[in-house]
Amino acid sequence: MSTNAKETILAAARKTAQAHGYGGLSYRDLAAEVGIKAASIYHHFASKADLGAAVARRYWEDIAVELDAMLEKTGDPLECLRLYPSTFRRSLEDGNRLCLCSFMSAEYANLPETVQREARGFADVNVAWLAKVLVMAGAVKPKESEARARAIFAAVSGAQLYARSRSDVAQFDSLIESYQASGLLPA
Amino acid sequence: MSTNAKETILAAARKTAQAHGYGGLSYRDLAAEVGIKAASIYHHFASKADLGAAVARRYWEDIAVELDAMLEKTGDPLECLRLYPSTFRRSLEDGNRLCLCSFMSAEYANLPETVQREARGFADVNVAWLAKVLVMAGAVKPKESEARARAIFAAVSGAQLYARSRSDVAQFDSLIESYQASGLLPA
DNA sequence: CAAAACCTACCGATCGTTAGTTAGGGATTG
DNA sequence: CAATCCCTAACTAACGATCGGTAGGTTTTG
Repeated sequence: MSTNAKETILAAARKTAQAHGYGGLSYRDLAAEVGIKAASIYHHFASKADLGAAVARRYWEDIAVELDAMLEKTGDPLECLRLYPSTFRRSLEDGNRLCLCSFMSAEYANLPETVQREARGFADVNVAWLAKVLVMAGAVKPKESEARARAIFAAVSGAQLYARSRSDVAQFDSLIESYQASGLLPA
Repeated sequence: MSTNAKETILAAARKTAQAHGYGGLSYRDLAAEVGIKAASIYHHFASKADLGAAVARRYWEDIAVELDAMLEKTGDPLECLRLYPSTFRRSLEDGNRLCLCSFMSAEYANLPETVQREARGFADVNVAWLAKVLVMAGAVKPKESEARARAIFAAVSGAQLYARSRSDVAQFDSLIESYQASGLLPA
């Protein structure tokens, strides 16, 4: 666990934070999961704020790569918009977990500034990608793409939050269908 | 502070929980705010779980009254649908606070069962009212009213969450407008 | 006077964090 | 070649603070 210990910690912290939030991150629990002692985490991250910021940053870096890969692979912006909610769906399937950004938005007032910034970064990445894809798909006028992108992101986040409180992925699917039926998402 | 101490505690706990969540509720801080000592809270609530459940229950009881009053006062279902997001807006204006139900949905995995149930109650009240008003307004077919009501509730919750992470109520307004423009909410 | 409301003084657990130490591998140097 | 040095990555042990909660006494009040 020497060379990739930092990565192991990051991954474990992300999973925990998606289930219990930044406040639910415990050095002792996290260390136990990784197989080291709590104090050893300080060798890799100077503070909990640093760890939280690193987790959030990696989170939006990963989604940025994933979204761009989706667009390149399908080459179809409309198909991308149909697939977009599936990344949120996967979190729910994986232990009823939440988008890290949503959890941190809820916890916003409890977060160190550096963590707040990285949490916002996730939303920014999603909105920018959605706006681009919406324009490519010709779904909205370019001038309205940013606003529509934000609306889609916020609505999908809300759907995930609602489904989580029911521990029921089917509720998420149903909400996405309603978004499509009402015209918020292209059908 | 004798006869209404319980109510004072409930109100203070609600405000704190909307800003810092159930996990952010501290008996010591709460007591200090109310003007008594931490141990004295146990005279009114047997445990933190009981307090949390009482806060959440009162929360959806209050919104149920408020929504029905709105409908009775305006007598106009379409106007009600236009006004609906304003209750969420008010939380943001009041110290960038979140809907208690949204915060608890995020914290869901950390909550005692009794608190989870009451948190769900808030969503149920909102969805039931929205479904009723949507039908009255003739905005959707009765069969689709529940699904659409859930979609609106989830989307508005998500909008509040997004706006909170920007500490910017204008973002909330903009999102609601996008919901209206796209057809999710009646224009 | 009795009940309700509140108090002081704790308990054990957990929190993030710090100090100081150890084991081992790679590089430097006599 | 061998001894020395330094670095990484982990460790043990504890710190002060805070947490929810409890026991039992005191004050306020109908």
